[in-house]
Amino acid sequence: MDTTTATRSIVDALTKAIVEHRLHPGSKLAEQKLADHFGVSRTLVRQALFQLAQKRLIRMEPARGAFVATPSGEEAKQVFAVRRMLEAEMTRNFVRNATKTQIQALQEHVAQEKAAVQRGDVAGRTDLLGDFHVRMAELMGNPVLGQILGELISRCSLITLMYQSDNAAEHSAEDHAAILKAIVAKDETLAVQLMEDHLSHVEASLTLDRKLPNSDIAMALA
Amino acid sequence: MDTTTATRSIVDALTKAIVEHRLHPGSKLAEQKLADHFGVSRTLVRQALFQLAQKRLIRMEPARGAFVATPSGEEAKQVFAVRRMLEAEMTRNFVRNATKTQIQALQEHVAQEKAAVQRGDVAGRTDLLGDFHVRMAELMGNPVLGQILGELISRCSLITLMYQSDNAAEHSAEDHAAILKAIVAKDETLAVQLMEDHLSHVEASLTLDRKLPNSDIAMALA
DNA sequence: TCTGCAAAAAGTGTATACAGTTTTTGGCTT
DNA sequence: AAGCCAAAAACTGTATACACTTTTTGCAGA
Repeated sequence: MDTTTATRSIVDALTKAIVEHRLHPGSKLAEQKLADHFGVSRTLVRQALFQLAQKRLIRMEPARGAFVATPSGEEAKQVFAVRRMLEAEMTRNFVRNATKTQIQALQEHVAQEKAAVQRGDVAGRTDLLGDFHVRMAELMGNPVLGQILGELISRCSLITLMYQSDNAAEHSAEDHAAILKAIVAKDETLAVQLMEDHLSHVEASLTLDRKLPNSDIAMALA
Repeated sequence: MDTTTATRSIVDALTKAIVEHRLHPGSKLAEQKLADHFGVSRTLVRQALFQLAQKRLIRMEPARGAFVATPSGEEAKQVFAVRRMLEAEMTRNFVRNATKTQIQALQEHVAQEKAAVQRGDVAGRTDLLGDFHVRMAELMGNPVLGQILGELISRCSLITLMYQSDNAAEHSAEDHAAILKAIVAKDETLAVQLMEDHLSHVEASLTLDRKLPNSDIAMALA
C-alpha cells in the first residue's frame, strides 16, 4: 500500500464522517484514538489531520489538538458567494457545451436524488445533493474546477448542519430538476438564474446570524 | 514554536522558491536534504511536502519522493478558466462595493508594479503582478475567495514558467492599470471585460500546446 | 460543600529507528 | 566499449521514543 493510499483512506473516512454528521462540529479528534481505530500509528493519522485542516473541515490548535471545524456565519456566506460565482459560469458553459450523454448522466443523477428523497434516505440524499454539483463540474472536463467545488461543497455540508433551521434541503432535488430542465431546453439565462437562485435558497434557509450556534456547547459536551 | 509555525515556514520557503523559479519544474525534493537545509527532522519536511502536494505545487510519487510539479497544458487551461470565472465576478463586485480607501490601496499597488517593471526587478515584478489579484480578493472582504485565488495564482506562476514563450508578462502591469481606471470610472461592464481579456492575454501568451515542454528533460538534469 | 493546587494522566510536537523500495555503483561478461 | 547484474548506497514509509504542554484527578484546607 503506497503512502498516499493509507493516509487517503483515513482522510476519506473522516471526511465522510464529518459530512454525514456522525462527527459533530467542535468534537475533539484525538490522534491516538483515531490511530487505534484505524489500526495505524499516529504518524498516518497526523498526515490525514493536516490534510483535513487544509480543506478546512477541521481546525488544529497548537498543543491542543484537532477539532471538527465550526465555520462562522461570515465564513458560510463567503463559501456560498464563491460557489455562486463558480457555478453560475459553470452552468452557462454546461448549457453551451454539454453533449446528450452528459445531460443524460445528470438526468439519471436527479432520478437517484428523487428516489433517495422518497425513501427517506437522509444520508444518501445529502450525498447525492452535493454530488450533483461536483458531477456537473466533472462532466465539463475541468477537474480543477471539480476539485475546488468539491471542497466548497464539503464545507457546505458542515455549514448546513450547524445552521440549518428547517429542512429546506428537501427542496433541493426539485431545484436540481428545474435547472436540468432549463439545460435541456438550452435556455442559458434561465439555467444560470435557477442555479443562482438555488444556491441563494439554500443559503437563505440557514440562520447564519445566530450567535455561535453551538460551538462552545458542542465542545463542552464532546 | 507551535507545530504549524515550523512547518509553515518550510512551506512558505519552498512555495517562494518554486514561484520565484529557483526550483525548476520536475526537480527532485529529497527529504533529508531539505531537512538538513532547514535544520529540522524529516518529519516536519514531510508535513510541508504533503501540504504543497495538496496545493498542487509539487507531486509525490509513491516510494519515489516529491518533485516540483509539471502542470500539463490541459491543467493550465483549466486553471485559467477557473480564474476567469472567479475574477470576472470579483471585479464586478469590486466596482459595485469598493470604497475609496480600497481603490486607493489598489492604485498604490499598481504604482509599485510600474516601479518594479521600470527598474527591471523581475522577481519583485512577478510577485506584485500576482499579488494584484490576491489583493483585490482580500479587499473584497472574502478571505475564502482570497485563499482559493491565491492558490490558483501560485499554480499560474509555475505554468507561466513552463510555457512562457515571450515575455508578455511585462504588459500585465499596463492591463492592471487599465482595469483600475475602469473601476475608478465605475464602469462595471468595461472593468469585467478588461479583467477577462487580461487573463486571456496571459493565457494566450503561453504555448500550452507544446508537447511535454521540459518535464523529462528537467528531471533528467535535476 | 466548594476552592485551590499539586501530582498524575493524557495528549501533542519533534526526532529517530527500522523495514522495504528505488537508485546508484562497480565490476563482469560479451 | 557497451550492456547487464548484483551489491551498496540512498531514500521513502511507518512506527516508536521522548520531551514538553495541557487536561484531569484527587486531596487538603477553608
